[in-house]
Amino acid sequence: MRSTETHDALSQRLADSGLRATPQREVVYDVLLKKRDHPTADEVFARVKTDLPSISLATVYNCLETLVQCDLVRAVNFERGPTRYCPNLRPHAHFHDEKTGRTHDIDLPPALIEKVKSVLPAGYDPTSVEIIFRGKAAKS
Amino acid sequence: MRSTETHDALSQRLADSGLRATPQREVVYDVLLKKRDHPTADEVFARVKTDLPSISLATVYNCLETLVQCDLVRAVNFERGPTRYCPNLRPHAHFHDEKTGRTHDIDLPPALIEKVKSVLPAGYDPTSVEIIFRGKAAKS
DNA sequence: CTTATGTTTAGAATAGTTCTAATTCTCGCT
DNA sequence: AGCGAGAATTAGAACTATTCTAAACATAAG
Repeated sequence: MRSTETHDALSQRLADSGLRATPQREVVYDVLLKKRDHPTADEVFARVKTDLPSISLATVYNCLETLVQCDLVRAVNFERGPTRYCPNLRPHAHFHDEKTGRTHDIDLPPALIEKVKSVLPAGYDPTSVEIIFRGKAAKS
Repeated sequence: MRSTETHDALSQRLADSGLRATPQREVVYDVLLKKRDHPTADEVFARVKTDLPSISLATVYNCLETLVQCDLVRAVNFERGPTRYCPNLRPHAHFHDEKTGRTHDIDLPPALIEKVKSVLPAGYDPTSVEIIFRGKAAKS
């Protein structure tokens, strides 16, 4: 099920940071890649358990945090809801459907990101821009 | 200290929603207007207590929620940190300074907001767009 | 005045996450 | 193969921000 490329990407990134590729980290990452519906830590926990029934929730949190640190995964927050995780590495915004609660990725052209950054007064030096839409999404 | 206009704006908005202008709500709103540094509920609680020493934290949460419902105040969230409150009603983004932890308002021209919305595929109908910058802000 | 409704309050409860300290694993060395 | 050091995992306790609960209080309308 797991492709060699993504598996290698994972161990590569981990190695770059002096970390090990453990079964827990691999399965957590696979789960995110397999169903890209912005799951919460609890949801990841539930999915990972089918492969690794003895994993603990703390480990899921640890693995997710590690993947975020390695820039393989993005953490997304809406209001005060639980953090959601997203393996999409392309620059993108999130559309939060208020009816269904689902989150959709919206690709952002580099030119738009530049345009948005250009509203900043002199002296502001952004390392990241996050854009969140809320409303009613296409049925998709 | 409190201007009659903002006081009236408050009671007007509350009345529109069938709510009452209580001392607690007035003081909470005044506190937000007086120091616009995006305080947390705890910070608002501390400030309000100098005027109203017997107010409870639950009431501060209630009042803040009421003000948000009446569109007099915006709630802002960064990652998993505590919600911050902002009485700036103009369309604006937030710049979160990672060094100082401070939040700066960045006015957004309507044309930019439109431009950003225009990246949405057909069928997406946004009721709001939120933009958050992170990085190093001007000393200001 | 009295009633109905809105509001405040203290404290308990909750959700999501992080911490702690003990255990287990794995790599590099012999 | 065996051993020690550091890395990773684990269960459960602890923590933080927030919401809930139920009782007390205030107030506008009749």
